[in-house]
Amino acid sequence: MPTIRDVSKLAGVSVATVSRVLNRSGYVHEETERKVLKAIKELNYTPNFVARSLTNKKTGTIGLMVPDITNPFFPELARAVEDVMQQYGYTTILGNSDENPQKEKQYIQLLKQKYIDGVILASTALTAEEVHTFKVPVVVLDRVVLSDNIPMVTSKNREGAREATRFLLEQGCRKIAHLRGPVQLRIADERCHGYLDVVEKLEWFHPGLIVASNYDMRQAMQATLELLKKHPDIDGIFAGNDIIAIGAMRAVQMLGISIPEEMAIIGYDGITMGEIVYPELTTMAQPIYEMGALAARMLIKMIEKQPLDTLYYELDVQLIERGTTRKG
Amino acid sequence: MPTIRDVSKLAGVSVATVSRVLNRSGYVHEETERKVLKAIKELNYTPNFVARSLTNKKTGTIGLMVPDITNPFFPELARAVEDVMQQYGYTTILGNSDENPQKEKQYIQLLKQKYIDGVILASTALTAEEVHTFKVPVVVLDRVVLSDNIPMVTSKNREGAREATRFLLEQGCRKIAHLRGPVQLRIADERCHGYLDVVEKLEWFHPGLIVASNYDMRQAMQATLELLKKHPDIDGIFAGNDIIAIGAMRAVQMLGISIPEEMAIIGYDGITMGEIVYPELTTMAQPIYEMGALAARMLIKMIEKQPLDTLYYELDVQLIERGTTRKG
DNA sequence: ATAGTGTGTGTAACCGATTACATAAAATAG
DNA sequence: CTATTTTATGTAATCGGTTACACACACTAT
Repeated sequence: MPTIRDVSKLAGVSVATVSRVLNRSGYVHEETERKVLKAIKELNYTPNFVARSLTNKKTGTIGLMVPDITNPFFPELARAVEDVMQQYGYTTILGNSDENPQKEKQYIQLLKQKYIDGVILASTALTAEEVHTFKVPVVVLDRVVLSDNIPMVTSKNREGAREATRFLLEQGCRKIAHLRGPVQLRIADERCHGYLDVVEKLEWFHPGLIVASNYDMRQAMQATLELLKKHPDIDGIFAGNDIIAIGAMRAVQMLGISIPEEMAIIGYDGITMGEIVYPELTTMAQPIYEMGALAARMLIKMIEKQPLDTLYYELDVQLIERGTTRKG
Repeated sequence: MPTIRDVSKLAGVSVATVSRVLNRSGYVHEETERKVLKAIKELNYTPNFVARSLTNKKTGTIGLMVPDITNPFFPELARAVEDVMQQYGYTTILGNSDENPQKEKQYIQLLKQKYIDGVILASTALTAEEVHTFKVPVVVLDRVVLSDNIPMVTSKNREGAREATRFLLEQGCRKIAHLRGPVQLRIADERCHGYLDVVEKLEWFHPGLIVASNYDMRQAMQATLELLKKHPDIDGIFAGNDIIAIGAMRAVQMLGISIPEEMAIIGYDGITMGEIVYPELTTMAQPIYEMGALAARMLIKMIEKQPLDTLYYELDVQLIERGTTRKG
């Protein structure tokens, strides 16, 4: 691999001049530039990013932390992030945290040693203070961290949850349960609040209609079976996400209850899997790709010290009516 | 961020000694080591990987190239690779190639400039020569490159395809079609060959029973509709992968043909989505996680210049009988 | 004619590590 | 007791870039 010194020798100039040509910085005579470019081409020279990073303190690499890329929500997000990053010449390091704060912190520590330029956290059990100690640009994605100055991209979780619940009511549901996501998760709380906003005051409501589950199909299935044993008169389920919704569908179908005639189900997220099940899953779709792309663009701005016009983005969600709820 | 010089000053030794302590290389007096370790702790020093990489020519970073992380086969593979890499202290850069050789080459060029230690290609339209020009350790995963010395991990595609086809015959299928994967893909060819091995000599066989489709559900659906219009007497479908199989299921169900009574379907890969559809998809499962993990371990060995005991791994596949084929 | 500005280029320090080489003290051998 | 080996440490070059600073020359302004 040729170095900048090889180029400078061949072109008969100093390394500084070559560097100037490379970075279009400072003055370079047109003819000199031609000579340098010729030498570069001749040697098939490409600058060494590592050496560059050492002075720059920039590596053109960012970290993307997800709980588990295997969870169908995250591939699309990752794809969006990677697409944007690639477009801007950045490279994306993927990390699975399993929601383990310890693992997450270690990972970010490692990335910092590698001079990562920034991090997108689509997974966090971390507190705001912990995030601040990273001293690296961070954007939090699809999570909420209790803090006033960590940039964030989410969707209108509470509002979406309200809409979803209201939709079930409009469908004629008389008793709607909520299979919420894990208790430690803020967005699961938000969605739960949205549900409560709508049903709390209704005479049939009862806190026992809210059950927590992990974002895992089998567990959601189990939770649904138990829920329906206790409350057989439930005729609508708002699930905290699509995975849970699919688990619920399974349980409901196992019990011989027909969807959507006897039981309406609505999910949240809008992952592709919802189109694979039968009946197809009605869901409150988040603009997943858009969220990832937006977070990526924000991070790049932060890295390049451009001002952010908005610190928090709450994107709109959209109801997608499919087979697990009745028409109009 | 403190540097090695800060540490050396505080400990009252030279940077060389600190480096020796850090790397456990050369001689260091026990007491000196204690002083150094104390200084390191006191300053909360962590070595700068970029600087290290500049001399080492090792970054502890590898590239993982997939066609599209959004395709449900790849997250599990990526997870396996990342798990192993993390375990060994490596970091994984994710790249989506969209099967575009141009994009792929550019990406790898970029990664080389960043002193990547190795690459796992789970996506390649590249030729062996092109791969060789990378001059970086490469392991090819779930792909076949025409060459004798590029390490590779796949499953027994041809054999698995034979088994899958035979299984449909045993189920009593009288006319089995094959919805194969894209024509430029070697593994799709392999699976097609396996199918042919079994059915070629049978009186009902006809080349028109083989139809190519992309690994895309909608397209597979379309292809299936057309196929069944031409050959309404097909009663078994061997799909080139699970996505295609699911697309086929959709088409078949749309036509009001019952699965598995009137039509048996078997997929290939064993992705989680197969358990989500109804009926659940019978499939020839590849040990996806194991393949990813194995490829990762191979790459690490190559990077660390340990000898590989085997250059090519062809892992066993396993028939998973579920609802899209009849019992026994 | 002199000062001041803009253009063009080179020298060498620097980023933060690793390591070849030199040197010296301590331990062991003969 | 000297010769050799082992242990212990430091100095400075190196990896491959960037960039502050110095210097020289060509213009323009006074």
